[in-house]
Amino acid sequence: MSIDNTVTLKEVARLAGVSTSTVSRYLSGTHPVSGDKQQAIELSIKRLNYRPNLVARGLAKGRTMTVGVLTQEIASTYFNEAMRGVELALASHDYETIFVNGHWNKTEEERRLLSLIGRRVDGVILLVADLDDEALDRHAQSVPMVLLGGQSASIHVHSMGFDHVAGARLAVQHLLEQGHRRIAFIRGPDGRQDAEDRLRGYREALQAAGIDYDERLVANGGYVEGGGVTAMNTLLDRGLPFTAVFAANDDSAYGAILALHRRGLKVPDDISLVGYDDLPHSSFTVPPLTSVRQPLADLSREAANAVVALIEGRKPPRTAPPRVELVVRESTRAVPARSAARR
Amino acid sequence: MSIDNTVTLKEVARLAGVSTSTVSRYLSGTHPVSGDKQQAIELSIKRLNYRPNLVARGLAKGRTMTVGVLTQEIASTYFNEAMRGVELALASHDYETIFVNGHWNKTEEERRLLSLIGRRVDGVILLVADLDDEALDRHAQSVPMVLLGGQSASIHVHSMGFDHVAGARLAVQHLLEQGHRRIAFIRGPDGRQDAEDRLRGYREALQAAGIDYDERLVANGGYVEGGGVTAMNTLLDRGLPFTAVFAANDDSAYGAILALHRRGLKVPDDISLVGYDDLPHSSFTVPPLTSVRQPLADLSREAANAVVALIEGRKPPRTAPPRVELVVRESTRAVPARSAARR
DNA sequence: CTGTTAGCGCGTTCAC
DNA sequence: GTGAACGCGCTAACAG
Repeated sequence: MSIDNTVTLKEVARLAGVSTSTVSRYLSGTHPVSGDKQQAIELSIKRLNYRPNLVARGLAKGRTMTVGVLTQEIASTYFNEAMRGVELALASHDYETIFVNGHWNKTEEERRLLSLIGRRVDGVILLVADLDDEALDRHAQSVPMVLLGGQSASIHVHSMGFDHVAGARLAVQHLLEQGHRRIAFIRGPDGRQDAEDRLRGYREALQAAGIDYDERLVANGGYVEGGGVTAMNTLLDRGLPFTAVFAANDDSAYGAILALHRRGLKVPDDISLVGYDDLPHSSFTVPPLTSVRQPLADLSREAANAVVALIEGRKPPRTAPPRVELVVRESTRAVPARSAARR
Repeated sequence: MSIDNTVTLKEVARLAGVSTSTVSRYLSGTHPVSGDKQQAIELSIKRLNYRPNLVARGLAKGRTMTVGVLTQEIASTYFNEAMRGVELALASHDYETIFVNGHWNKTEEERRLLSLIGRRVDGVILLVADLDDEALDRHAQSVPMVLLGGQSASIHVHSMGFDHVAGARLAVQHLLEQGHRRIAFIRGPDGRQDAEDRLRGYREALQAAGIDYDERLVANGGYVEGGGVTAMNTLLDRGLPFTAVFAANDDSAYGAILALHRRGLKVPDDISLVGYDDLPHSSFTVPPLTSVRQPLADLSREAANAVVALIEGRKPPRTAPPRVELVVRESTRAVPARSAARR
């Protein structure tokens, strides 16, 4: 059952009665080829059903015309938009895209990165790296590398960070404008930079409004739905009043909605809720979720252009800092007269 | 900025004072190498920070030790479980996995498949192919191929279909057992085999219960959330009474919940709802969604084992047909005394 | 325009 | 055990 369908350039050339170089030149279009030979070659290719061996080509050219994208959880809607954007932009530069999983695991991530490098991809795009700066810097010396959604100190990696602090501030300000003063926060995992940034934005917005930070109003949702449930319950159990909740990402916000529902509390009638990331599903929750949106489509396109620039030896243009925005839907409303969250 | 970090086997050999063959043998472990040379080689590799060129190795060996996985929408939670399962099982066989997108588009899908083949992956796993049998058959002659979630007539492709008919029957039977008789159906896209199968299961279950099929109780949700909203509205607008809805997939079920909510109808108090696929999120909807679950983890493991078998020239074991199951959560309940869906 | 000659980096005979 | 030589399939530099 092993397949041996290996038609090579040489066979195509022989059938067409020309040399391999001529076929090669015809294929790449780098040099003109006489009309009659073109026809012969074309015919020969068709008859043999020839497909160039990209591995051999890669070896010979030293370039593979593919860039590797390292994501954390490949099947997560979080990066949906980003992955599409990258793939599309890369295709317009004639680069192919292959995806690999990091699984939020340093070891695994480095292994996959090394694999991409060993595979001689021409460039690498990291979608939110878990690796430390030292490792990034080391590997960035082996391959053009851009980091999307992070900030590396290494001068070798072109990083395009998101402004999570500003985004979080936006969310909290919205709540503040609605008259909320007691705003709880469901934070993301410890140690993750973006999680810390979003916490900081929360605190800054509070402070700017003259509200003291109260850590009893903060619980960890770990960025996942189950964590959102737990965090919401924790918050409620602590018995402190609050009229609004800011969840550090949409997934934990979904969990929060469910937890609230189980307690007979309604969003937004009893509690206002804001998420972060604006996942596609957030338009369809009950009620549709107000969320902070990052312009991932734009950013990923820029990331793609940046790797291509790096690959071609140019320096990627410094991009304007992405402007996050708040998508207001139906999970927030002005603070009710009688506060409902005393539990 | 172009990188030239190319340490080759030859340089490692020279530094170690041995021949390239010896280094190669040491690396592959195919032949014994004397102790002192081992050390020298090891040291040399470390000092030079050598990484084998997988492209060259692939050319020389004729195998790349990687299998390509073609999914439709890489960033969809639908295949989350399947992708993880495949990746894991493949890794245990020392194969790497690379993912590419088909985007539910025949042309794009074929292009990516050809790319994988050109890249000389050792095998290919198709996660629900959109391609027709003829194309599948043609390409399966170029590379070992297994199709997960579909049924190909080609003898060259090892296909592992899902039993959507049985799954749909399960869902409807559950509703029937709860006393529902007027059961609406939000179907999937026209022409997709799995969508037709699920429709058939719906009809069969109805028929077995002696209930006439009424096409006015069926609307197309296109497998997407927005479609679920529309379909639910259509159903409601038609004015026919029904007490339960079976949505052909979870995404459209999510949309249905929202549409119901907008009309002031509650799940499951007014309308019972069953989904299909059991996406991770279905545990966290309001209310948590009863859904049909396919054992994707098991299936994907088997798919991985099957490609490996094909690659190694063995014939993959015939696997027992996967048993779908119903995960009962909180979106269904016994039919209420007063039917609420007269709108 | 086109054929010939060299590699790309590595694995694998084949002799020793 | 180990080195030399050859080849994987293709591109590129060199002469026509």
